[in-house]
Amino acid sequence: MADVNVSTLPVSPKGSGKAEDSQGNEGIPAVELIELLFFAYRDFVGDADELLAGLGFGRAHHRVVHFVNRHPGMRVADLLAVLKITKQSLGRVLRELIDNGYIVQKAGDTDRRERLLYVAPKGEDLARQLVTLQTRRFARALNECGPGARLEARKFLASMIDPEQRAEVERLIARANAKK
Amino acid sequence: MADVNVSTLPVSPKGSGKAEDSQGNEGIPAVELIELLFFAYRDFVGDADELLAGLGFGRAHHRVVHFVNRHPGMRVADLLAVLKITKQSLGRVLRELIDNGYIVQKAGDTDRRERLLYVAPKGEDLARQLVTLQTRRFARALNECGPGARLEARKFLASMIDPEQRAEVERLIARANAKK
DNA sequence: AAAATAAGTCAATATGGCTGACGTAAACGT
DNA sequence: ACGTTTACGTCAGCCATATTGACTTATTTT
Repeated sequence: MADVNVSTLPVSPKGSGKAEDSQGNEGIPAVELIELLFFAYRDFVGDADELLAGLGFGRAHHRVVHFVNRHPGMRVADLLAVLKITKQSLGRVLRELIDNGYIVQKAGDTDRRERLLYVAPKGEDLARQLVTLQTRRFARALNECGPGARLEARKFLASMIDPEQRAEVERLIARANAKK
Repeated sequence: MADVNVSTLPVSPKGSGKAEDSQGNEGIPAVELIELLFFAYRDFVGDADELLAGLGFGRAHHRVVHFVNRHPGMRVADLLAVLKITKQSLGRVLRELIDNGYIVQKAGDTDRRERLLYVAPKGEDLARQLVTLQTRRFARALNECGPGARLEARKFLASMIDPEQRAEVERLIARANAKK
């Protein structure tokens, strides 16, 4: 059942990676981290992909449902800024979610041009299922890593974000977490 | 210049996330980690995307060049297994890389049906540039996290991989690291 | 000689991005 | 009050990357 028959793969050549290996690396070359992040992320999104495929949805739908659930009443423009995609790309996905009863829109109170986005019960349920799946993976992984790993992981992940955008992301998260 | 005007986003509703918050979480709800991983990965691949776009390549080309560079002489079937895409999907990307002189093929010694894959100098150079970019991001992030973070990050990332596939990935990495 | 394997290819399809151009409604500014 | 800007939506077309299924060629295995 092995996906990769490692035994048939050749080993690396000549002196690649030498210069880096004996520095303040704790013996872990960056290329390992790069590859682990690649595989980790693939499995991470894979959890959700299966569930979504059963509904005829893709990752784009996932992201929309997730962020609308986290920020009920957000404007379309905010969603575009968070996802960093174009209005046209969002359009199709959003319409599918609305047509199928996962997301609802409501005109803004003070500015009636705005279409504020909310999850319908169906959408809230989907968002919850998706978060549960991915929470499970984090829980298992962090449990394996021992105490303190959660805080370490949080710091690490935040540090991987572009410095110029990190504050923005932190504010986004803080705002979503703020219970009324 | 802000991408997201956070000040306009509404806060979260009612009692979401309550149950989880006061457990062995170190005060960090999983949904934060989920979002941070999303943003971190986006920036992580974004580094490479820019460089690749200038060459008319995409992420698919990146993955091929990376793994062929790490495992010179690997077979097409091995590459398919690592990337978990179909032969047809790989086909176009591989042909473009070969046509443009980034990858070369050589018939296998013992089995001449096999087309062993190698990076040409151009491909090795590209792979090196890409690894350098992403290494820089890891170095910056881990430096911010303090001593020991590299080892912690390695453990964490490996733990995020599906348990059934982790050994396989570790073997893949070990084999690539093995200097001849 | 027949079957299995490694690789490549053709055709059709889906998803999820993109740009450019427009349209409509509502708010804002002078 | 009029003109401009903003928020959103949509049409049309394009591109990159993935999919499935069917088939060919060369080579190895049985």
